[in-house]
Amino acid sequence: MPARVTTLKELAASLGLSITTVSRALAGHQQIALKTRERVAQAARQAGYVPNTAARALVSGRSGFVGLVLPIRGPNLVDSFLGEFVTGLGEGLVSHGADLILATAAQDQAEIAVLRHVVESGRADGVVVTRIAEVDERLAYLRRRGFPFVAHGRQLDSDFAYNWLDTDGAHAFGEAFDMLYDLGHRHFGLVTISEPMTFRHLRQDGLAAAIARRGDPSVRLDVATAPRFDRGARIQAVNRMLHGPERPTAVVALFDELALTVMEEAARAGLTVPRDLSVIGFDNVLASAYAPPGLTTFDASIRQCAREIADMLLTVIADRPAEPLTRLIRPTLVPRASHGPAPRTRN
Amino acid sequence: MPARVTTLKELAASLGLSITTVSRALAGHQQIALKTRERVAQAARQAGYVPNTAARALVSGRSGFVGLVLPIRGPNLVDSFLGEFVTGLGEGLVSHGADLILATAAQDQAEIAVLRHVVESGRADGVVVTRIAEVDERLAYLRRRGFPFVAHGRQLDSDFAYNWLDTDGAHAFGEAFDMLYDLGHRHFGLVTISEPMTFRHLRQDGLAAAIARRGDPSVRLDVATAPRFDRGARIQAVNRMLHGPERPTAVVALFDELALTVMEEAARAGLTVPRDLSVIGFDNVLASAYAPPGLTTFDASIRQCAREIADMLLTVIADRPAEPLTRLIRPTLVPRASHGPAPRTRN
DNA sequence: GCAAAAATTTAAAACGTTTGCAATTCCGAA
DNA sequence: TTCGGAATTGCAAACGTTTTAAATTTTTGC
Repeated sequence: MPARVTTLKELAASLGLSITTVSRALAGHQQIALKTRERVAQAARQAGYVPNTAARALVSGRSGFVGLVLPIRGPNLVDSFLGEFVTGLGEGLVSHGADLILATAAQDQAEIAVLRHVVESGRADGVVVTRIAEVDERLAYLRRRGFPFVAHGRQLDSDFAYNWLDTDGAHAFGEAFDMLYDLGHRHFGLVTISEPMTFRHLRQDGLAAAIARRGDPSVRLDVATAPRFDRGARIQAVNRMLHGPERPTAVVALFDELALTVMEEAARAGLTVPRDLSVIGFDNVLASAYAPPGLTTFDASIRQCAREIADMLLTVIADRPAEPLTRLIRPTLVPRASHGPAPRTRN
Repeated sequence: MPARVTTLKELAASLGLSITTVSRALAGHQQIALKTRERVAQAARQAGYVPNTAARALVSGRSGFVGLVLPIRGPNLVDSFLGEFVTGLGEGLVSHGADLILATAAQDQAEIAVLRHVVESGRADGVVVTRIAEVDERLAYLRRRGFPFVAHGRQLDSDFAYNWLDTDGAHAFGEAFDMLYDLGHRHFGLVTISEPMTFRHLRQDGLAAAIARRGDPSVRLDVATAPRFDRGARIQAVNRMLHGPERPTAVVALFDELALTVMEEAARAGLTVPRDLSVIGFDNVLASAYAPPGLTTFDASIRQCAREIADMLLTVIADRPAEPLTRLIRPTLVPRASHGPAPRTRN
């Protein structure tokens, strides 16, 4: 391996040129003679020259990084999409030569403090924020700072515009209802969470809208609510729904983990899915394919979304478009075996 | 919100001090009067001053980042532990004020090229490398460069020492064998992959060693091998094993995805797990809890391992210890319902 | 063959921080 | 007061790059 040249100064010296010329040649400036540019490029390649990131960032004011504050959910709980999400981001960034910074909040530290630090230390040229709450202080902060960002998800009734990409949960839940209605179901259950997340709101609205659209007064909807991360409470809520005086014939869950709980509790109660009960989830987590009889759900193609988010963010960083960029992605139905015709007789 | 001060110069000016003094005061140097230090700290906090990362990195030669080259497996395949792994790394790094850089290899780009770039551009002070092959050029490169790194996994018969943390797969597979043997099993199956990964080697060795240790000549072991990512070939290999003249009563799979395939194919063949066939996996992926009847497997607590890897790496970066750091982590058995006593009669 | 224009190259400043060394201030002792 | 030394503060260089403005070389037109 040839001796590595670490700085522009060394490279320039070895070529008998000035630092300026070498810098410009590597950047491909037209004003440098083509012959020189080629000579420099060749020498740089051969010497294994790689420009120093810090120096470049210092003078240009751009770090070439995009930031993501790691969403940590709990000591034993990791965001199930994190892997797909960062992979998608990485894929989207790499074609533009950008890299991803993952900043983590310490235990006692608020996520927004980490975000602040990332933004204000110049570590990143832009950030992506995930898991948007109905009213999210992070978005307000970023907007105030005028810092480039793209949100994965939306605020509710935002009083300002911003760049976002979201999954069309409302449409999916409407689609789920329509499918189940056409299979004869009239008594529905909805398993949801108590936290104020926008996606909860939108999905529920989508379901309600579909019901209203149908205009059938015989349609009935029961709702079971539990805190997002409280497994015990969730099981209780599901069981209240399954063992009420009249049981829904079809249950729609806000996301797969809730749907899997429904299937487990249904099995425990001696119910057969989908003969006695149809269940539909949302997210298409790995387990939904393996949990018997196979959960019908929606796939939001997180990786692809993340790739688009990366593209959007790089556009925002480079062009600062006047109009905010927004994308609504329609999730695809993954039909498996947990849904079917409504049972003939109520028990 | 008060006007934000972005540079040391501004902060110094507002205090009527020199840049030097302010810099030293913030760094907590004793030579600066205590009163001054407090005054500066107070002003910095109030003004929301955050030092510029690039400038600091340039002068100190340290970026404060740790690098990870994103392991991308394929267009639709994401390393299932990636989320846990980066979360653990983040947790380990945050207490030392370090952040994580995720660099991604473009489609046609070798992972080592990305690694090179990360190392040589000064983006990171150290890197962690995962999925170590039996002979891994990345380790050789990093060693040649004298660049701080910690490997998650080991080379086979390495001719140099380095820092690593690995899961004790050999021990786990021995434990699995002993447990199954004590349940009466004598005819074993091993489902494995054809790729030269160290973990394959070690786990197989652990199994073989346990068999030898037992010294029972009636023990028999069938091996089914398929390429790691070829689902079709995997299913074929499993079926050959299940439909051979004599079928094993217990199957140990190199990792959960293989074990789940075994369970699926066993169900398809009308076999009941664990009555007719015991199955044990490795990894404890989410689906292993949901796949009926629940897969007995081993948990390597990836997140905790990643946290330790972060600690190790930070130690290596700071202290450059003469002796390499190594940690062997024993995975814990997660007993579920896919293993049981050997069937009385062979069919 | 010469001046002007075009093409190419370079010197020097700047980015925001840390740090070796020098300068200043402060204090008590003479 | 004045001096010495300790305590405190500040100047200026350095890190490796990009960029403005200027200098140099080459080419062109007559």
